[in-house]
Amino acid sequence: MRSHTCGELNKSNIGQTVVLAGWVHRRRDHGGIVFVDLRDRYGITQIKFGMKGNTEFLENKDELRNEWVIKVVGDVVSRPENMVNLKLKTGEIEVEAKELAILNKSNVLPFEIDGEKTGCVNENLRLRYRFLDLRRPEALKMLELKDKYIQHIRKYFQGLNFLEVQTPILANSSPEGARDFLIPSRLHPGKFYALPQAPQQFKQLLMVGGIDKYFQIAPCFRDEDPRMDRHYGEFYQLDMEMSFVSQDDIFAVMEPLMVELTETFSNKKVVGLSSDKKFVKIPWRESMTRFGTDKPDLRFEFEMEIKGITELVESCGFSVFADAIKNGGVVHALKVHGGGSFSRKEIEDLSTIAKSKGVNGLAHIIIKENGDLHSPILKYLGEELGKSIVAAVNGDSGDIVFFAAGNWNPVCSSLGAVRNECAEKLGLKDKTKAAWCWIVDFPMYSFSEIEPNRIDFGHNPFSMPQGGLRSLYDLAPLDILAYQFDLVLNGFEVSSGAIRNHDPEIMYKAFEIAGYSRSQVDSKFGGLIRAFEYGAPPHGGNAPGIDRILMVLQDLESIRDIYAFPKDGQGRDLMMDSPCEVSLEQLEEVHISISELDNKS
RNA sequence: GGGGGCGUGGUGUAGUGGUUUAACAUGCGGCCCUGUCAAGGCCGAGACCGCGGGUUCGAAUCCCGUCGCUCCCGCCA
Repeated sequence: MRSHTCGELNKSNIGQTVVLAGWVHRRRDHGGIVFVDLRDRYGITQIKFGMKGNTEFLENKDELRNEWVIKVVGDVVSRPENMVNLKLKTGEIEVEAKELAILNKSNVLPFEIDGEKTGCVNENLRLRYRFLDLRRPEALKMLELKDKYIQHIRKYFQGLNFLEVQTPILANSSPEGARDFLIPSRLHPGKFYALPQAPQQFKQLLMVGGIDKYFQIAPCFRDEDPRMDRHYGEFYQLDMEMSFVSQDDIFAVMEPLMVELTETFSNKKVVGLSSDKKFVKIPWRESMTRFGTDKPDLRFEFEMEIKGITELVESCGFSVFADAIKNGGVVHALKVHGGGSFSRKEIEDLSTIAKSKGVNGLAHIIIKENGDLHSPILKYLGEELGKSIVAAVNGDSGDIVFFAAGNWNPVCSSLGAVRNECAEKLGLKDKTKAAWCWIVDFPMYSFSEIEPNRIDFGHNPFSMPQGGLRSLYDLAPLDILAYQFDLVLNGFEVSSGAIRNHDPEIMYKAFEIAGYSRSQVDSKFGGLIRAFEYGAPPHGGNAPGIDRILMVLQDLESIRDIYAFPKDGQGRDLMMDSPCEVSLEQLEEVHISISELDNKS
């Protein structure tokens, strides 16, 4: 239909007769002469209508409107020297139209595709007309970028002799983790498939099957509320697993790829590598203490750091601190470099953030420019203790030091949230930096958040406990660490992985500690356990969320911008109108009846 | 489930300490124009200011309720 695209004609084509097809991007009507910018995926070419001798199609050209699809036959001619448009790849030439065919007209657009003219259009409107939204150059750029990104990842793993294997989409409901999407079975009344939250069990079974290097760009389905970095319902993981490896072997495969992706798909520089050029590894407990989170943003590692000062203030005159410690709690201090200028309102807001994470309040000391300390709690602490606290956190004039007291966990996460907010305020989230790190040594168990004092898995029940079976017997559950790790980029958790537990005996014992009987384990994970009884190799792997990584690398406001057809903030597809009701017949076929709807229309 | 923010022509915004013909840009329709490239000029249509109620002589503006959108917390082994 077309001889060329709209992005390729140049001086060397002058004199040729060409056929172009595309969308009317803009029309400039000068009466006797009409210019049309014809657009396709490859670029824009200026079409010139109405020069003398070519009048038989004038009727058509006058009715052309934005976003109509047309085909033009014409001659490539050079533009007058002073009319060259350097902004276009094709700006040295134009096509003098001889024939015009209108292939499809367009209604008046619900919003302007030409983003230069108005600001950012309401996202829901854009999503309803996503096919128009995709015509925006930024959308095209994103799709192209993502295509290259996926290719890069595939090439990397293929180069290392990994095998890409596809795993089932109709899988089983998993008892742990996020809410499942359920699929009713027609052939088996009352039974359900579930969409996989991750191919976790399948990839471990592949290891047992002898596929010692597996990867997959795998769709994962979880029915949890969306966030800016969490797309509703479905997202993609670079799922990988290897046999006969240690944690460091996995890191050695992942790190070069992450560096390549950073360098190829962002304008960021990788910062903060350890002396051997590898990503720093921070034990979970240390990360919680120093940064107040298990996904620390290390772009401002030194501007603000948290220190335990429990011993310093153990017997101080400030009862909030002293009592907290007496009750088995801790006191941590966060120094914020340059935070001395925070207003009273700002400090109050930070205190609200801290309280939302479970502490009763947020004390502070301001270090004035002349070195004087300013604080409502100084009269209880005394000048001398105040000074030694400030010294302990390397406080300098112009800084502010925040304090939280109470149980270790809320103290850590409160100051972590305050640290994050201060970094935002002080502009420390430097977009030119990519700070990668591994968080390692996650605890195998923690107290359940639902039932107090019940021991539950901290992270992933399939992880190998450090020290194996012996530590399950010898150590207190809360002291057992797992070969479990996360990958973190600029404060975002972008991957989770582990050396797996491939030994049925250790598996049963590990579950027993979390309160699961042997038969419960058999009924929930029978397939996997059975496989481990037939020569399972030691194995481990991880699964980076590739959409989230690209979002962080590209500094996007929302992970929705990464997808061609994203769900909206409430999990709907506004263009396809899903989810939607189905017919009674369809429901009966899968043996489902709707009991009642809360809000009848 | 809880908290914050927003809702004004098709689109993006202004107006929000009470008195306006509800403004601007862009888009849309018409006319003029042979060198533009975010073309330009003239004319025109288009919003009962999300919805309902209240306070007032008077409400886009203040109050209450409601709906919608959005971000955050809970949740995401």
